[in-house]
Amino acid sequence: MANPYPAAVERYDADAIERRWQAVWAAERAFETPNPENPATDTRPRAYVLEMLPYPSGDLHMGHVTNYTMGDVVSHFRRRTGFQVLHPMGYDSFGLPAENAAIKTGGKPAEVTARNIARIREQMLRMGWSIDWSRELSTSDPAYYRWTQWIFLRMYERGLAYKKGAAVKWCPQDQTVLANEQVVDGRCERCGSEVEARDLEQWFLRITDYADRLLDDMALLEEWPDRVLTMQRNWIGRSHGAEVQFGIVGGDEAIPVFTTRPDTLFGATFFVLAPEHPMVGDLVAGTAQEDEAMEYVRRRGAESVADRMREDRPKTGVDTGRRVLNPVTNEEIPVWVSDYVLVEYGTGAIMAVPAHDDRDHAFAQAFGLPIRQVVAPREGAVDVQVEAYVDSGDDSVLVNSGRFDGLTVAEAKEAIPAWLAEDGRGERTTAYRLRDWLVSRQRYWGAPIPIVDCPACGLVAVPDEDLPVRLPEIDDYAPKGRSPLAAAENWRRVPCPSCGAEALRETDTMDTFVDSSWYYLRYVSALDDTQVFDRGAVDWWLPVGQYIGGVEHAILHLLYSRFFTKVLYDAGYVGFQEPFANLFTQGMIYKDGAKMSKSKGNVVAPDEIVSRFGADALRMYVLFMGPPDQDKEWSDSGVLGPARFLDRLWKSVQAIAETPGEALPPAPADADGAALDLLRLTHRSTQRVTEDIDRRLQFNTAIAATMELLNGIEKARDGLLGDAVGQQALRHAAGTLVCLIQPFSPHIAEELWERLGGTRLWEAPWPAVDPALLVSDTFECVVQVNGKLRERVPMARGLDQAEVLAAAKALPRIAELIDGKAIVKEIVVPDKLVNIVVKG
RNA sequence: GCCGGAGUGGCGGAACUGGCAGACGCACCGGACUCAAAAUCCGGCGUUGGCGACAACGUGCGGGUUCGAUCCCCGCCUCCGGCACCA
Repeated sequence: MANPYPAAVERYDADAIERRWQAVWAAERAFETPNPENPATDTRPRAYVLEMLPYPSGDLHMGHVTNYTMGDVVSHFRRRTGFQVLHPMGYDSFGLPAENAAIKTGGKPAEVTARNIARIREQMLRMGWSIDWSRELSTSDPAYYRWTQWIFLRMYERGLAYKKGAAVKWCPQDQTVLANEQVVDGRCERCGSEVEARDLEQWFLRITDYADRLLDDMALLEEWPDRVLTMQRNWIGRSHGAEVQFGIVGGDEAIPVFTTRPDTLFGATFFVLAPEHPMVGDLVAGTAQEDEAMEYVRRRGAESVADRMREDRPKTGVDTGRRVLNPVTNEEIPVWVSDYVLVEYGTGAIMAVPAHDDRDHAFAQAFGLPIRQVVAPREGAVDVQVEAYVDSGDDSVLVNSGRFDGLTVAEAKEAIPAWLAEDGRGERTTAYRLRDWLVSRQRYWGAPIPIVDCPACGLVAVPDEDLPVRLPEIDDYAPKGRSPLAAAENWRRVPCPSCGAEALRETDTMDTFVDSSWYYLRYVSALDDTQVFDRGAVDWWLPVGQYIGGVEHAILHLLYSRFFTKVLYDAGYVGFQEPFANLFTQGMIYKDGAKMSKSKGNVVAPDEIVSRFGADALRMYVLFMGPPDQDKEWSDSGVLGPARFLDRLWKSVQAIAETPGEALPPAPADADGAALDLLRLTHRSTQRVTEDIDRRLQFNTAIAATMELLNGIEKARDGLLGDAVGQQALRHAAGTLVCLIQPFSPHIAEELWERLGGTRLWEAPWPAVDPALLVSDTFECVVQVNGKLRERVPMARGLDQAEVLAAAKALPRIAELIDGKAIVKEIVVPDKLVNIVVKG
């Protein structure tokens, strides 16, 4: 690849300076923050700043660099504005890549993982992030997964973890089942293989019990991005409606359906079961349609998940020949089987109202079924034979619906279920798109599920004191359709914890998303081997004050973590219901218009940039590229901007450091002219940087403000070096600038601070803004005529409107423009602008 | 189809509450330094017209509100992300 950088850039010695300060920070344990001794009475301000923990895949990539640098800026800023800061780091180290690498190279997943962690940790240290390394954790460490298992058992006790047979999604490539959340467009989110449906006994977590709270508590998440909340809302998919019973003609049973449109019940002209509906077999048994119907069911079952999810597939189906009774019209309507009804949603059966549902309409047209209108617009007419009429509000009324005729749709949605409920024909209910979370995996490198299967007692929890259930040492990690743990016979055979008889361990391991659903709690007590975490400390630090990570985790990780926190709250282990008070989702970094990836060959390695320009320049550039929440395009030449800035900073501050004085002397009170201008610029810049970090997380504009300050210092420098006041003003400006860039580029800031005469900038207070230096006594008044900018003129602040207007009209150019014309209106915005509206 | 976000110079972007559009940086152009180049420093840089002061136009498109709109409202277009046979 061609070198995109100039051959000889004049540089300060970034490598030496950065390594020097990294050694100082490590030696002084600069960023370790102990838990409070008395959390109950400790009122110190605190900030838990957390970035999503990395999967240690080997090399740090630009996404990590951006993510952790953003968190680091916030951490430094909080530390220097008087907060106790918790800023830990760990590794999401269970998972398939390490296992697959071990299979390929013949090593052990634990060894591969240890190597990768060592490597990524070294790269993190080289970036100079201010992490409390004393709290470092790995989810694959038995000291950690012991507590993952412990939490699983708490869920099991509460009935929130259960095992059942179900049609599940199976990835043939990875040889394991997947959670619904891990299937994207019918494919495995990890490897892209088309997933298959399989009937298997699997472990689930009952996240659906929390669907309402996961939705309703979003009100507490004011500082979360809308898009993330929307994605979670869509994913949970709560629909209010009614469950209605349809009695089988010639039988005693009824089949329930779920509908969001009980108002259209009078228009239900047929009935449809999902092919997998458990009653299909019984219904058709012995009828003329039995063979045809069962053949249809078999064919659907053989289809891939991806095929069934294909959009715009034509409607297919079979008439069972059986009939059910429409509970409001008492008409007999035919029961069909069709794959446009999904077994896993609602009740797996629907009432079909072709006049008012597009899908039912298409089905009715394909099979010549009757279409009956029961809703009409208040004004005008629609032809439901041609197209379904869908309106669910107040603009339509019921027709052909007996005593409900004339009600609005909204009214009928209340009235009809209430009427049905009187004699048990139906009731109001709610349906969700969310399914329970399938957590068992048929792979080796994960936390073993701490359950023993006893022939006498059934499923028995491993006692807490026997945790962790450690992964056994085995030779063959290759997936074979069952967990590799099943081959570890000696490990697997254990006495039943309950009765002592010979029993077998569960051999599936947990989804790695279980590991990462609670790690933010463990940092509080990372080294504690007596409890999962300390209740007092966890309530002191959490909820996380600022969580930062990629939007790709909007549903999986963030929803699961919210679920875990609520479960732990209910069980009395934590005192808060939401884990992350503020969430910030960073944009992705692209190169040549595409996501960086090895296969595309467009990866820019952080290492290369660090060795060429230093960690400080890279840190600054990833933040300077653009708004932190938006996607950004990497530019090889763009990184030169911050690199040059740091070079100029180095030279300028060194020159000023040669004058006598403190690292950050107060602003000289008797400054005027250029010195006063510089002081004002300094305080304006401080104000902007402070607000941009604190209030807006707008690091790109904060950095721009520091660049403007340096430009101002360089312009003023030669003129101010001559006298004492000028030198003090320069030192004040330079010291402030070094303070302001410290969160972004801490190494060079520390070095320059020392050369200016300071020590330990990371502990120095954040520079204060002097309000008196934010304003000057004059301002540049903008003068408009008819809204068009015509003049700019300096004016004293605080003049009254008449004075400002008179001054504006006295300007020769303005006088000329309004001469001989009628003044229609005059607007004066105090200390800002004048607009004179004329006519003629 | 539904939901969310975005559209500003050659490029990344700024303009925070309706008040100077283009901060800051990249690229580019000119100059200084140099035997020369790189680096560095100084200057220029939305488009069109003008030697120039300046003028007209300009924030995806079309309307509207307003003294004044990148910002608010209505109607479109395009792009990105999520959900989607969810009854």
